[in-house]
Amino acid sequence: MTQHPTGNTPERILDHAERLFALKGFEAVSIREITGAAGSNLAAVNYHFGSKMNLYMEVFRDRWISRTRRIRENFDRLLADKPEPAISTVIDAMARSFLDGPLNDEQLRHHVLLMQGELAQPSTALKMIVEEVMQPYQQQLSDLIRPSLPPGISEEKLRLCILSIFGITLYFTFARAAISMVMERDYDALFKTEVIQHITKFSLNGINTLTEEN
Amino acid sequence: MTQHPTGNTPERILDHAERLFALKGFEAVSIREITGAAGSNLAAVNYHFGSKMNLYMEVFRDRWISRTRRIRENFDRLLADKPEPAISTVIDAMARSFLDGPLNDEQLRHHVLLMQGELAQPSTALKMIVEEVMQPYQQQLSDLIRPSLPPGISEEKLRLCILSIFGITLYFTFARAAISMVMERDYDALFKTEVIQHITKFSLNGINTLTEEN
DNA sequence: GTCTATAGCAGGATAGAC
DNA sequence: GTCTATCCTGCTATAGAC
Repeated sequence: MTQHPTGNTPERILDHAERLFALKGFEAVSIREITGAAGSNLAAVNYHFGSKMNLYMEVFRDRWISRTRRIRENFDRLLADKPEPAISTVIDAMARSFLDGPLNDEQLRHHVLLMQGELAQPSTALKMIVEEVMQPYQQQLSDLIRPSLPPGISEEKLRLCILSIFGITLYFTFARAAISMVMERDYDALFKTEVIQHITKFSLNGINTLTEEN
Repeated sequence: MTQHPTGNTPERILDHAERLFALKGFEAVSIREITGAAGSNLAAVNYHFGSKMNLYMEVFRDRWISRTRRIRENFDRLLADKPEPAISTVIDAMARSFLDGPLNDEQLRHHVLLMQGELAQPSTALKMIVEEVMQPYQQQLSDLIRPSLPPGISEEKLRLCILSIFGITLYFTFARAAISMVMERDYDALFKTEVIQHITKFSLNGINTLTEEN
C-alpha cells in the first residue's frame, strides 16, 4: 500500500490534479502523471471521477470554487464595519483579500493559473467561473463603489474598471516568470509586497478616471 | 495535388500552426490537425521543420517577432515628430499601436494568445519574447516617460506601471469570452473601441500615481 | 477500493517510393 | 518536395482478479 500521509485517494488525486492542471494545462497532463504524483493507481482517476475531464471539472467544483469563497469571505470581513466604504477602501480590500488573503503563495498561484487557463482557452468550466464567481463579485463591487461616484456614470464603464483590476492582478500572478526576467529580480516575498502596493495604488488612480470625466 | 491558393507549404503550415497553437495551446494541437488545415501532407511538418516543437518555435521566430516589429514601427511613427512627448501621448501611442495598429482583429487576438500562453506556461520561447521584445520595449518606454516625471522616481515603480498596462491589454484580449459574458454584450467592433478608450484613460491615470506620491 | 493487464486508439516521427 | 505506410510510444478507459 502506497498510502500517503494526508487524505484519502480522491483527495490526494484532487490535490495533485489541481497543481498539475494549473502548472501545465489540461492537455499537457496525463492521468499517469497525476496518479503517479498522488501515489495511487493508474485506474483510480477513472474509478473515482469517471474520466479525466470530470476530474478537471471536479477540481473547479470542489477546490477552485471553495477557494474563491474563502477570498470572498475575507473581503466581506474587511468591509464588515463599513456600511458605505470609500472607493480606496474597497480597492484595498479587493487587493488585500486576493493577494494577501487566506491563500498562501502557492495556492494563489495555482488558483490564478487555473482561472487564467479557462479564460484563455474556455472549456465547460468557464460558465461556472463566470456565473458563480465573476458575475456575483462584479455586482457586489459595483454596488459598493457606485454610492461614491457622481451620478450618471454608466454601469459599463464601472465594470470595465473592475475587470481591469482583475486583469492586472491576474497578470502579475500568472506571468511571474516573465515579470521576474523583465524586472531583473526574484519574485520573492519582498517583491510581492511591492507588487501588491503597486496594484492597489495604480488601480485606485485608474478607477478615479470615472469621477474625473465629463 | 492539394495546393492551396496562397503560399507554399511551409508558409501555409506556419499560418495554420500559428492560429491553432494560439487558440488551443501547444499540447492540444496535433501535427495531423495542422497539416490537415494547411492542406498538406502529414509528413510535411517534420520534413520542413524537423519537429512539432521546432515548428512552434518557428511560429515565434518567423511570425510573432515580425508582428511585434510592425507594432513597434507603428509606435515609433506615432511619436516620430515629438522629441519629448507627454506621458499621455506615450500611453496613447502604446495603446493605439497595439490595439488599433497594424494588426487586424484576428491577428491581434492570435498574437496575444500566443504570448499569453508562453507567459503562463513558459517554454523555450519565453527567453526570446523577454529578451527580444519585452525588455527593449520596456526600456524604450521608460526612457520616453522618465523626462516627464519628477526626479527620484525609482525605475522599478515605473516598470511596474508599464507592465500593468500590458497586463490589462493582454487580459482584455485573451479573456474575450469571459469578458463578453460578464459584460453581457458581444465583443464587437463598437465594444472594442470602448475597451481601447477605457484602457488608455485607466492606464494614464494609473501611471500618474508616480507623479503624485511623496 | 485497489490492483494488473490490456484493449483500442491517437500521437510524433521516419523510411522509402515517386 | 510530396506522398503512403508504418513504427513505436504514450494515452484514456475498462475489464476483471483480489
